[in-house]
Amino acid sequence: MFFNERKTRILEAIINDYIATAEPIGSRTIAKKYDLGISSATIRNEMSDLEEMGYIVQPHTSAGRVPSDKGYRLYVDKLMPRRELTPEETAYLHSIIAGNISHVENLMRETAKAISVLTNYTTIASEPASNLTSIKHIQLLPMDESNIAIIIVTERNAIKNHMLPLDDVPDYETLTKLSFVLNDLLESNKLSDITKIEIEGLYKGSNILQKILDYIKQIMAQEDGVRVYTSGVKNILEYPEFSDIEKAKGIFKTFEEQEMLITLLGNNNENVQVVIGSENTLEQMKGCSIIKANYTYGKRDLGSIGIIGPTRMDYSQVFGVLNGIVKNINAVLYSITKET
Amino acid sequence: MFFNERKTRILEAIINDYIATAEPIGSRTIAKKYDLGISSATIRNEMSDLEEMGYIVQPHTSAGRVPSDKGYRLYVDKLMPRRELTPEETAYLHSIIAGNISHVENLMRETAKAISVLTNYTTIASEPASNLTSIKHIQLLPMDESNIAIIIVTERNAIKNHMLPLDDVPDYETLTKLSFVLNDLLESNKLSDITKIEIEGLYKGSNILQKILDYIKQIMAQEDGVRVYTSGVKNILEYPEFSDIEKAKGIFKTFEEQEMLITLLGNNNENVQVVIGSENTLEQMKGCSIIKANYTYGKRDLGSIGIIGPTRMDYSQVFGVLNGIVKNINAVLYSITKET
DNA sequence: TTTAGCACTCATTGGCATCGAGTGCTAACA
DNA sequence: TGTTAGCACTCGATGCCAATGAGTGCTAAA
Repeated sequence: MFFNERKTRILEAIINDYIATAEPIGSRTIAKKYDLGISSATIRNEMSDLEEMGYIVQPHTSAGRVPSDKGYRLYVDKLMPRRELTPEETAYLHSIIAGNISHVENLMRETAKAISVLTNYTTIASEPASNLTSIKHIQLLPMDESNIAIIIVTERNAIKNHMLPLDDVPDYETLTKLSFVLNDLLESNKLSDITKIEIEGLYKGSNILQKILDYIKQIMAQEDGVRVYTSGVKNILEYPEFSDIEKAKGIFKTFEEQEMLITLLGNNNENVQVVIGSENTLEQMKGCSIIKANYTYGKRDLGSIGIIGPTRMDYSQVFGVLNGIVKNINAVLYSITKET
Repeated sequence: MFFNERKTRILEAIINDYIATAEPIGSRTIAKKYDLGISSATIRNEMSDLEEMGYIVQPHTSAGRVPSDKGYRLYVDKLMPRRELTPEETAYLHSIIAGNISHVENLMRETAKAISVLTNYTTIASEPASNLTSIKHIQLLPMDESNIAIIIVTERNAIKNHMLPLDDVPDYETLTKLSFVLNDLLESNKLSDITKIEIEGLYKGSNILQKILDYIKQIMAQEDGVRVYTSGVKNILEYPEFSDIEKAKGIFKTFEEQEMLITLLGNNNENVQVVIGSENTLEQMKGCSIIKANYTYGKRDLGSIGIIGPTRMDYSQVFGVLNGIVKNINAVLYSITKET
């Protein structure tokens, strides 16, 4: 039993049909709908082989066949047409990116939203791991009579802001001077190495700097959390595989837990990556597939984006969209930067 | 036909039972479960009256009764027990607030999450309308070789950050000087009044300031959008009233649209406010109730919080939780500020 | 090797009887 | 005059059964 051209055609037919209809597909249907020049009986024999080889399965004796995860894997790796973005899709994404270039958070959020609209699946997007040990810049600002703001720019150009309550808030000029001191410290040392003694020497008599440094260290310790956004969560309910409320609940629960999403998005390499059904490590996601990629602008890490749907998802379309974005974003951002 | 004590008791029994079970409740059940000292036949008569008065309805002839929106309204306004927070709840909320005091966005997000956990309903929370026309402070920071960051602090102490691509990025010291100029302008004028001529005079030879001002104006024009967070969306699926996928879809769709959520949260006054079922203006929300309130810290507007559930929600509990938060947050925040 | 034919499987559908929770009404009772 | 027991009636829910039909595997002929 070997994998001939005819088997490939039949497997393709089954997968395409199943992606479109979510119904098990039988030999007669294939014979009628796809002009393969063979009878349903022959197709039956081939399907029997395909099942034995593990590419398709039968939900029950008297039903048609459904692709297995192994079948999808073959499809994704070998059979699936590699789509390019249509001009409309490109234009749409371009406009989204252009409208949000000034704000990375919005850019990620809106891109995710756009992908959900284009694909009708759920999109999750993460900020880059902020890793606050690599602080590039600190700025202090007065807020009100009892609070200052601490703005932190990381090496990866993420901007974080925090509030620190102080009994006695210095004015803007003083805070600016303090910011200079902090930034000087940053350039000469890793912030985590700075000892209390050094600070006393630098700015003696004041314990404000000390307080601020303690606070920043505290923030650094706490926050290596990455924020994850979801978009198009409602689309899940469009697919019959989740019409069972219990299954839907499992998915929704996962979508509300940051750590889960980070796990889902994790471990990306350069290219677009496809995780199919049972290949997922998370138990409740074994009925889903994820297509994900890192998202960069030049050397700058913008985060990761993943598109989640039922295993029966339109891999070709989604792969095309995500691949298009990853490949084109640099060009798009570059051209916009030059226009202005 | 008048509204006697007995009718009140029966209505209470129906509402309590229905909140707990989501099943229509009949006269015999009331007679058995609640010791009102009257027979089911008498209860039947009273129920017939209550129905005529519009406080309860009958889904179909041979079913028990279910509270109407009017019934819930009476319950919320007059009958419902006013719960205080339990010590455990207070402690839990206290810990959430304490852990996120430095960052308003996180504070709102985590408080919303905590409420969802406590109540098992969905919580939505909005930032205060930022209204960028009231800028209190502007700070420019260098980011990389082709971008600067513009940090804006509004009168209400919200912090916004945006990126501006520039061909030629000034260094930190120059940007600090520019920030001083901008803040001087802010103090003397409304930013929107500043004309090009004035700027030329202030900082002649450079068009960077011009670019920045244009950009800020552009941001001001765009962004009066308020961000809204949702939490506990999955809880919706716990309630049988949304086991119909189509209904659930409608709700989920609403939760993904910022404008809808803003509408839902809008028009709050000082106190905790309850909107019941058909009182909602949004068509798809007429099967839900919302309990909402503004959320302030001293004079500072932190945003709004709303809790959404089926009309058959536990008003007493939710009202208690939200009321507790609104009343206590100042005390909690104050005590924490003093501790540090 | 392919295909026509046939017996067999089994989820789905619709019809039907049954069940039971609940009602409204009436008549008797306190 | 208000309360209650009793009874006929309604109607959604449940369970059962037969019919349906899409699909299969196997066999034998082309």
